Amino acid sequence: MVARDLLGAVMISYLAGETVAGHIVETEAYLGYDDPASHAWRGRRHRGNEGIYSPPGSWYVYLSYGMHCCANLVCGPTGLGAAVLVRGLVPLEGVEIMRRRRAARKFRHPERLEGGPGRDAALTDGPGKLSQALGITRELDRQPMPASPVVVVEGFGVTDDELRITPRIGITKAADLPLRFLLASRLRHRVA
DNA sequence: GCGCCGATTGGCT
DNA sequence: GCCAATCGGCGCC
Repeated sequence: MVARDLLGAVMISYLAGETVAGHIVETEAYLGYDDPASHAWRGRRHRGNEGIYSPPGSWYVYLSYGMHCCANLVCGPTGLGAAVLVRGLVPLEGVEIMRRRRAARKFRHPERLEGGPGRDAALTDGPGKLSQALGITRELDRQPMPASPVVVVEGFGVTDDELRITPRIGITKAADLPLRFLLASRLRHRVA
């Protein structure tokens, strides 16, 4: 199960000439063709979702709610449309850079910076937020991960003990399937 | 062509 | 806890 394997891994971005990294602590699996919640449901195709059909190991980055980018790793056989959404990181390196990038796009009160003592996790605790902190845009869509400016490398091991599996959140279709994976040791406010 | 909705986030009641 | 921001896709006329 790839979504589970990504937990504890380190996601590193070299975008815009700056290095930022974080531990992956939350993922969700989208199964592709047979999954009503997947962008690849029943083989749907349009300009925005072509990336989900790229070869396993490619990035699929889509625009959410017209303003946020969300990063997925394609993981199934080519053409199936299976992918794992990275929903949460814990910042590891480049916190100052993440803070600057996040502040840059806060529309009303950009002066309210995230980060600071015990607040760094707020920089990357959602799929849109972590994409912003890492500098991820649709440019990354369809790129093979290992050769791209954003890579995932082995991190710490995850024991069954700290693994939590819950239904996916923020969706309406197939919302009952237990396909959300997270680390109990890094629980944040959203956790059900 | 038109209106509604979403794998989100931030701000304010 | 509710709602606006913002836009591409989709259903329907």
